[in-house]
Amino acid sequence: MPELPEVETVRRQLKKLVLNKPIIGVTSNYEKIFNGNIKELEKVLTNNEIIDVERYGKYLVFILKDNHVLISHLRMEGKYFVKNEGDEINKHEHIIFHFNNNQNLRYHDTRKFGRMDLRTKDNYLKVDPLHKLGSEPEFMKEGELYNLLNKKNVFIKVALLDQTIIAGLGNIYVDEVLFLSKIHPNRRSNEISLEEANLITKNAKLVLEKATKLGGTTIKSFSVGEVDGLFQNELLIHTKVGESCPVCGEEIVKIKVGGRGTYVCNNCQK
DNA sequence: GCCGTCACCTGTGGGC
DNA sequence: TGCCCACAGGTGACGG
Repeated sequence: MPELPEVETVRRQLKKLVLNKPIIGVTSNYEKIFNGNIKELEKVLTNNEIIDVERYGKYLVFILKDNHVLISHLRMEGKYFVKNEGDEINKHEHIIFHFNNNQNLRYHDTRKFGRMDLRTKDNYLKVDPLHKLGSEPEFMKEGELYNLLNKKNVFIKVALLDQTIIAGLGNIYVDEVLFLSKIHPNRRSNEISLEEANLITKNAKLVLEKATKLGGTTIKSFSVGEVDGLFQNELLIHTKVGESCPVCGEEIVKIKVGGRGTYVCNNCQK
């Protein structure tokens, strides 16, 4: 589901709702969400507190009061809700953090794709899964993307979805970035010029910034509580099959690239 | 080691 | 209406 702007929106909401509240227990009804023994998660979190929430690419990181961090990836449909103890448990609420104030933080995931990892503060950025992450567009240096794209021979769309190359983009924003950059998603990554790579970086930064300001994109839903993003109103190409290209008027078509639904203007994007 | 495909899950919407 | 199939905002495993 969520790409960088959505995860950032969730992070900001969580920071308002869950910091510095003693956790008195954790319950789970689908243990595969946690990579490891759920008993260990329960043991570490009990009598602990979340003191900060960070984000790296699409990963959320709960910084705990002791020496641990809990890394959470929402994948396609993960969501967090804060509810009261005793509120009915939805069948898609898989991990529940019980606070001592009668509130819960509940991890909800319809498709059960999301994953959590426990790491320690001394090295969590240097080990799996965060150590492989590429730079976010905001922090990319001139020429950095070009050098990485040149080492690969895949569709440019596939390369931009690869979080080890560039962190934060997903299917929606890659379509938007390639449209703004006038680059066809079927181009090979190692045929992208330095100028084009820099343009992609610049547009990725712009799109992510704007989407984050608007609270992300809500096509189906994502939320902490019921916060919806507004960027879907700003989409230029993604989901617009059959509509006219906002630049040239040509019909927008939907194709498959790397198995992903991809929206493209064949006239503008070369 | 690189690249393409499929599996992981459940829900929804379109076509018949 | 009901059934079946394709598809959904992500990633990792596997095989060629």
